[in-house]
Amino acid sequence: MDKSPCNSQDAEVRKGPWTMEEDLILINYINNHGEGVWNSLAKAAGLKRTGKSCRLRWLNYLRPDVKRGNITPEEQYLIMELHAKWGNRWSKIAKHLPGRTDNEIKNYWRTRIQKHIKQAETYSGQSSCEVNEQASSSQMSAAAYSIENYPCAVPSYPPNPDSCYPVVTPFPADQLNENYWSMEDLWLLNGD
DNA sequence: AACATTGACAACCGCAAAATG
DNA sequence: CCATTTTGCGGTTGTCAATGT
Repeated sequence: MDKSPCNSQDAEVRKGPWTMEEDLILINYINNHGEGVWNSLAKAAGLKRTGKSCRLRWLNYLRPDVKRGNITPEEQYLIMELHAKWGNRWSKIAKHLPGRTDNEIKNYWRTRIQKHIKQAETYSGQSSCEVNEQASSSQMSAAAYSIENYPCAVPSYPPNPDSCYPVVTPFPADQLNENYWSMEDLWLLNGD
């Protein structure tokens, strides 16, 4: 990530990681005016970002109700269950996990669950689990894609530490490593 | 200690649906 | 209706940090 995000001659539209200033501007603006048409919001707020970018930033990161880190075993189970039902309907799944965003769930699924399912598949002789990768492309029937097809992947619930399912180690609570600042910081700076 | 690989996540892109004029 | 704009979604990429060799 280029730390000097695209200063290509004030190229109207900025890309890349958001700066703290931009975050503050966005938060402030939305606090004062509420969400609106994102394109005009971006302009009105004086951000050199596309409306799309602002929307994404707000929804996935800045909203006060966004929960971060620590997907709980309950949430994990829910994700798997809903994914088994609906496939890659991330936004739909996200609606059932308050505070979680579709992006977060999608990332979580891809980087953790899917990987572990693959591994489990490999070890277990790849018979019934084969389904997943392609299945996730959403056209798969819910039945064929039901949770039973994750025999080795689905934790008994409540999740059992001994289960073969790789209970995903929650990242450390302080993992706001992100070259980012904590939301608390932002909201504090923002006044209210 | 240096380099390579992997994991995790934020952000971008393209497309389609919905809304608006 | 039709054209244009906006929104929302899912897939993918780029980057940094952590871990392994």
